[in-house]
Amino acid sequence: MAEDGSTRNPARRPGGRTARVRRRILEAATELIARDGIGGLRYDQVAELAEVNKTSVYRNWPDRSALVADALTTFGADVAPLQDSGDIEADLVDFLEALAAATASTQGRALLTVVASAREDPELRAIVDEVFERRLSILEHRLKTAIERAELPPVESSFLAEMLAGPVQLFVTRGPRAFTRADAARVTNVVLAGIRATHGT
Amino acid sequence: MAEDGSTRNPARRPGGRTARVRRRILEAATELIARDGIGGLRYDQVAELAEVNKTSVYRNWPDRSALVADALTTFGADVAPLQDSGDIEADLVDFLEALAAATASTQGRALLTVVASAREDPELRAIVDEVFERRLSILEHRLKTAIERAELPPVESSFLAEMLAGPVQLFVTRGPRAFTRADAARVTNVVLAGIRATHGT
DNA sequence: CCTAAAAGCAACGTATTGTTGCTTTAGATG
DNA sequence: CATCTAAAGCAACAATACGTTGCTTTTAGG
Repeated sequence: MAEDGSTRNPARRPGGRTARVRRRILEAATELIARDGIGGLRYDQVAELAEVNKTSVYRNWPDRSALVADALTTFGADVAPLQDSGDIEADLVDFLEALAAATASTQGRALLTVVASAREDPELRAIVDEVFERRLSILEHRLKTAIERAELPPVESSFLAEMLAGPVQLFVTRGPRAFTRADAARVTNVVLAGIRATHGT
Repeated sequence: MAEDGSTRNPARRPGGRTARVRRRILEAATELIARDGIGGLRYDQVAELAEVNKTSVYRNWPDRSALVADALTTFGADVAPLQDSGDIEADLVDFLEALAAATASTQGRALLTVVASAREDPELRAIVDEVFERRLSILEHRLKTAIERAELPPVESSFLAEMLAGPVQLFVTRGPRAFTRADAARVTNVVLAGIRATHGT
């Protein structure tokens, strides 16, 4: 990997304008993916929505999949790590609320649009998997300590994750109104009660 | 609505070949929608996959939304009406199994791909809503009788539907393996136990 | 075994997509 | 604050994909 002649690095400059342009392009791309899916993503439209010349889009992302990947991951704060207040139920309610917000966000919607296409595109699949994995591991970690403290019976955490996240996701994508904290509490209540009733204690 | 002059109906013929061609086109369209979403649907590709000349596609469905609508609804047996065996739990397990199958089917996947885009297209939204409504009403009907028999505490059926269908949907779309009857039973157990524990009885 | 509805075929115009050379703008460095 | 140049904008272009049309061939229906 010999450095090429021009290693003088005269002025790489990801400052000000460039950053702004990149950011707007990624925002626009995310929004369009959320709306039209990957197949419907048009560079032209991205440029227009971003209020940027299309050349900038083409030159920065010569291939689509890179653009999609960046759009899906860049704003990826996603769901914040689950706090440990000592009360698993309260913490889960917080988590579900955050999860609902993340799912309803432009980026979250874009992600869901892409899930289907990801089935056959390994590159894409990796990206999608990563986000979901991260959400799951946040949840798993907190559940583990709850189980250790016997707040919960021992239970497969991926199963619990599905039971909690499934209704949230369905509600957010299909529901007529916004997902509220009360909704989060209701889901959490039922699932925890159900788990305790069926898995002893 | 006056009939137009040519009501002689000399020989409309939706028999043999025509039916075959229509069917293959709709199958192909469904599959492509499942993969690429609506935005990515190309008449060209539909024709190729259906092994049919693209003219046939264009002439039968001059506009996209009609094609999409037909693709999404034609094979729409979807989920069968819920049996009433007298045991609500057993019946729900059956239902979830059927729901999982419907969701995993090509048509089910196509439907999910479209949900996001349906947010801004009223025509599309109507189609999607209809399928989900139908599923929900099948469930609601059976739940009502269960509640009357005091097999279940009175509970908002749309909430229960989310609690049951959410995990199924999440599992089917994201899970690594197929959704089994045991999975259906597990979900049903937990939700019913949770409902009973939190809503009295 | 006719008749004509509907499918296939091939060629076409047009819009859209992606590319390139040049000009302009504005961070970075001293 | 002057200068330098990376990177954005612009405009004109080629390649391709999209959708259309006229004609020929197939085949269901009577």
